[in-house]
Amino acid sequence: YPVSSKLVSRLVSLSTANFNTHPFFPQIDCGSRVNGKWEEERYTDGVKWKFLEHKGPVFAPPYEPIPSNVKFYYDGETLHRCAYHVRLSVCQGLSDNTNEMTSEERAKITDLKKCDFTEMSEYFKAQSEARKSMSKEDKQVKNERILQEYGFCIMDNHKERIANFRIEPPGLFRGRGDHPKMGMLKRRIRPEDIIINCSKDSKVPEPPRGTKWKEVRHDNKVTWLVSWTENIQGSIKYIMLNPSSRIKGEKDWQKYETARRLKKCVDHIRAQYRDDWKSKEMRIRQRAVALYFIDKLALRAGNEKEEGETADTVGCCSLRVEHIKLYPENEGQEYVVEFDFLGKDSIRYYNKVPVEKRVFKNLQLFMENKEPDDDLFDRLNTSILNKHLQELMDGLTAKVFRTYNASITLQQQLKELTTGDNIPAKILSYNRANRAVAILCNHQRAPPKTFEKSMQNLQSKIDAKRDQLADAKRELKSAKADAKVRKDEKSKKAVESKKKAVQRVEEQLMKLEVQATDREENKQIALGTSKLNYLDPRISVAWCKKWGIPVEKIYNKTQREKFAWAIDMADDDYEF
DNA sequence: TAATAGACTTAGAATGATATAA
DNA sequence: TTATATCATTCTAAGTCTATTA
Repeated sequence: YPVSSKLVSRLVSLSTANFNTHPFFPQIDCGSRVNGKWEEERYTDGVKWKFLEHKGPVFAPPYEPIPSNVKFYYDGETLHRCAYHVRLSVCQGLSDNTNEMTSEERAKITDLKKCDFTEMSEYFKAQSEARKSMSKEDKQVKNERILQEYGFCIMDNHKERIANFRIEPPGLFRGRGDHPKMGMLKRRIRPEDIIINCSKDSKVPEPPRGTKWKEVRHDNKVTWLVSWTENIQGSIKYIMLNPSSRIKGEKDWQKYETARRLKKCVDHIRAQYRDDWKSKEMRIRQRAVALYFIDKLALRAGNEKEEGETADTVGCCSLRVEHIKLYPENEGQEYVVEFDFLGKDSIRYYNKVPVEKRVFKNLQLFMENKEPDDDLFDRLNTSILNKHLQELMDGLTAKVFRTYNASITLQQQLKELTTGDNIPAKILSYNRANRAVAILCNHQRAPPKTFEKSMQNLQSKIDAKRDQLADAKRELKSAKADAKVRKDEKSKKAVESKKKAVQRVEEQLMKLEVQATDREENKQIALGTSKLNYLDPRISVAWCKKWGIPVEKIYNKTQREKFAWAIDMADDDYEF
């Protein structure tokens, strides 16, 4: 499908290339041309498609009853009624009464510590092992069949891959960080919960035998195919298309074009907010300082959140007094602000940054007479900030700064860092540039469980290679000595081949050392998120072309599919 | 104006597949 | 051939931002 979609796209010739059009994303004439104005219609009235057909979702497999010989003990006593949902309920039952235990069980089971899940845990482990050892073909064939049947849809003449066509199975809710709803039972989704979205003239997907959809609608102002309401937060979940699809790719492209427009006016915006630090109005000063943080530190906007519903995390506008500390002087630097707070996914943001004196004074002012849990920016929220940004540039919102700063940083770092005469060295340079962005955006990961061990393994490989190099050098030396004495062709040739051997081993050693450096520097940093969501892929494609690096070295298959538009568009001289 | 609903992007961890070492 | 390491894919939570409603 990606190939055919691309080919079709290329076959459509487009005469009026303007800001919103590119041969890769041609306007599709879907039949409702009015006075030859279908292009405008498509982009101004929010229509996302004219035709949409799909097979609906794949439901979670039914519960498999646990065999009765697998027992669950409470306080040493065997409880016989121990179906899957009871096990789940036990975990949440201690904090939540709306569970599925009988009142008898609820009265009895009060202490998680007295629960003995050993046998059940072992049973599940065995099950998982059994699944693993299931013959490869069986698994693949089965998956492939489901994928072929449910994994694609037709949207406006293109067969597109669906991202998440399987409904989330029931289970324990696993929130991130200190989540108040951790462990609650996420209930099973049935056909009666499902809203189907498709076009009127398409074949409506059949619900499973004996069931009905909650609703079938035909809303072409949205991109989702299926939705349902989840019971933990009461929010809506969607089935949507894969990143390789036209509808996602075009949006992605637009995102980077918006960021590039910001590049053109960012100097003006910076001058403006610096000026606003002096404003008579508190709300304007707060807005200006917050925007400075968003720009300089790539902080997220920071919407308000309902207390008690989610983990306590913040972004820029929702920072509280307790999240920053001010140091008039710190380690030889003036006006240092220390940030320490939990951001998205409860990932800690810790940073000490020197700021302009005016910012520092403003922060002192904002913090005056406040408690630690008061809002730092009490006259500001994301809606106020974004309204202001919208006035500065069409389509500008807080998150555009993250995209802009990430991409411009990659471009500038690539310029600065690209060194080395071989491909591995250049790729290390690329990874370092990528890493600079990941650090800016605070993309962290837990160090892999096997990190220490794999580092040790690599180190012993390096040691072995060093020994090998020493041997090779020794052999070269003796070959040279030999050649000096003998002075014949054969010994000269031997010297040459030993020289080559040394060179080869040196190269191998260097490669390993580069690998070790790269891995060590990457221990707690996640590169994937910025690569996938923040870095204009055309920068990377251009870099590959410029330095003769195969794009496969930077983007794997999935990523190349997602960024097909960029691979198609960018030449070696592309400038973000 | 503020709260809420809705739609869509961004996020790290878990899981699965594949490559590599033993 | 098997065990382990690495890489890719899947999963779904958690954000942002806009539209709608009160």
